[in-house]
Amino acid sequence: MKRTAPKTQSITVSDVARVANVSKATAARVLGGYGVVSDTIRANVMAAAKALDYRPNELARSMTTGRSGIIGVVVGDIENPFFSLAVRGISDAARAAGFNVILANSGERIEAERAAVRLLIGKRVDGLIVTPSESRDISHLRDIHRSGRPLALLDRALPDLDVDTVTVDDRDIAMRATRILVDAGHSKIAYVTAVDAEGNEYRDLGQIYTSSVRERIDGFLKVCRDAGIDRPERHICLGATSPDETRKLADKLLSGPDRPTAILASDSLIALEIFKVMRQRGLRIPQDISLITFHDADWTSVTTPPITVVDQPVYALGKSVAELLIRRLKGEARPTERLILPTTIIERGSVGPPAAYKL
Amino acid sequence: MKRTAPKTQSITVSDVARVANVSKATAARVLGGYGVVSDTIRANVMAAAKALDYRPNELARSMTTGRSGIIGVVVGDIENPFFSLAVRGISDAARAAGFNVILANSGERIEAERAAVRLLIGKRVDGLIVTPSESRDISHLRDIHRSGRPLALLDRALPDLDVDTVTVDDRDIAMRATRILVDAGHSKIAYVTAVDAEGNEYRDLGQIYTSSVRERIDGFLKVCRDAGIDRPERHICLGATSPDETRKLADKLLSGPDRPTAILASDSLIALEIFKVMRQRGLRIPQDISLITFHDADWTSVTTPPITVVDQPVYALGKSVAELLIRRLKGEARPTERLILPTTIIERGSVGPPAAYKL
DNA sequence: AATCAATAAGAGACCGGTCTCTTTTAGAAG
DNA sequence: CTTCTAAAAGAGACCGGTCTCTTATTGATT
Repeated sequence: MKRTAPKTQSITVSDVARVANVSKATAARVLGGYGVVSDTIRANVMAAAKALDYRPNELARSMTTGRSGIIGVVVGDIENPFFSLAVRGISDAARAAGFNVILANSGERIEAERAAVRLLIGKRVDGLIVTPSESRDISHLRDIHRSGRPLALLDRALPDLDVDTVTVDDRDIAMRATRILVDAGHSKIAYVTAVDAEGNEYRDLGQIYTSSVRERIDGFLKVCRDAGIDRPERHICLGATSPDETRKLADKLLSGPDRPTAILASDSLIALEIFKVMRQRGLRIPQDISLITFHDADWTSVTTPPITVVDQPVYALGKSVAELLIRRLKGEARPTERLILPTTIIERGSVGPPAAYKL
Repeated sequence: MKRTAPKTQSITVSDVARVANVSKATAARVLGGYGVVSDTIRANVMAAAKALDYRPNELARSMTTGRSGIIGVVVGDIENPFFSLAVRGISDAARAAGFNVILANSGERIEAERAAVRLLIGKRVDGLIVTPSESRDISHLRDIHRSGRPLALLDRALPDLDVDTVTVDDRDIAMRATRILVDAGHSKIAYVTAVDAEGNEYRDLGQIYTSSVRERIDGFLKVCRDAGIDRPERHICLGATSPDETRKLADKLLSGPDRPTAILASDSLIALEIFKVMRQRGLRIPQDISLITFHDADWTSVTTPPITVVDQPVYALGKSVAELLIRRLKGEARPTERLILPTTIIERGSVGPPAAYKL
């Protein structure tokens, strides 16, 4: 098939107007569904539009109206089921309200996040939903606000930024999860998270710039200390940024003589790799080691034994934040809201007393 | 509805031009990075832009250039890990080439797919990637071509449509999977798929409008018949469209006296529900029943026993189709390509001889 | 029949860029 | 010191819609 020489000149309102024998303005009124037009003229224009197979150019429309009908979403890692599910919630809410979603991945890198935000603003999205990867540098997020577009935060709060936010109580839920392990008798509990820092070495909370992670670690440490555990921060592992890294980390973690008797994993991707390493090393759950993970991923309910999980309302998280944003897009003026959705723990079979207890 | 007063009047090239004391055209040349400008003027304009915090309006830019830098993707079901992974492949390829992705979900419903395509064309995406949910009515896909935008198909081929396509050999791989079961001695093999039809009753291939599914069923039946299995189509189950439906279906399937001794599941979501029902009913894998599923999902490698899977190169599927599309977007003129990526089967522990064999 | 308001249709500016065409400027050649 | 040419800057049309403002038409009122 040869390239059709005429570059498929698309049909415009003017074309329709000419065929329908009316002015451009009138045709636009019919086609755009605004203003007042008589029934007969409307019918004529519609007929002409159908005959010509007219398709509105949403770009031109957005340009004059100033709104695009698009919500920009910047998310940490699309591959993570946590985010897929949240995005699903966002998409559903958006669609229900007649909005579309354009998705960008930050890979949890601040420069990528920054670039994504700039791009989406350039595309003139009506509003943005972001899971900020860092709380240090949020100038690009302030820019959004300055550009007149509403912003809403998902999963991670920024105290300094007064915008709609939907999160869970990470500190509280981490405390509850840790307490389950402590109550089972564990005193060597490892916390494994994706956040990276120089040398994967945890020093203090100040070096953790992701709010949810910081809160979780805070809660984890609090419960450990309350239980009289000595220097629990020794068992915090940073840098589980990819399956490969996680595997290495888990291997090191589970090989030493000082091996933890329980592990709390910060997301299901991390837990999955840890689980595989445990099995590969012949460690029995929960006899030899206990495991709890954040996120009720598919696989956690079909292993033997099934895994105890922190079941965040991920879909609802996405849905709520989108709804909040959309209400603002529709012009609703109200003080910013900080929603904290309730979270439960699903106790399954991956927690038991530490091996030493049985001696 | 009242028009909100222009709040944040955004900075335009004209504003920059005025401050830099040059013409709009010159400022545009600098800011748009085209044409020829002297170094001193360029510096002036850049300084003015920086001072005013100028951000280009991509919408206006797209409008005149005719290209938006966006690839539209219409996918069957975002929640399905198969598609998430494919979308990830698409996104990565797109980003590498400087394109963005706007994602729409068809829910495998033809009207939704049609609406999504119309919307994306309206947004003037540069090209589209679609997983067509039906081969019956593809007029909307022809429309894409007519609108002058390239289209590429993912995972499902349409013989009637001469466009770039990336798939796997579904018939062949279904045959290989079925043969594994047949070779193990099975003669009552069920095939469970999401495709819906009136009454969930399979009659003949003509009623299956999703090409990949049709090919798989075709291959499945061929191997069954070659093995002398009587009326294998009796064991084809349609309508596993949601976890709930799948559970019901699986319950019925596994309760009858004519219970199959092996199941081939069309995707990992279906297999997961079947697995749960099996376990709940106390059926041991592979002693009591064998299971193979399409898609090497997370969970399939951590169950006891792990599940034998058809490992489609999902990420590569997405990446390749995006690359094909992008090459065309960059103006490369060549005959349409129909890529068929090689697929393997990962044999794990979920296939054994049928229970009857052991008596 | 004349006046007036309400309604329907038309004319044209505008959004914020790109891009073609024209004018000005500067440097090289004669 | 012209003359010519190439480079640099300016002017303004254009993309395809929306929207304001103006004009024409209609029916109701007195």
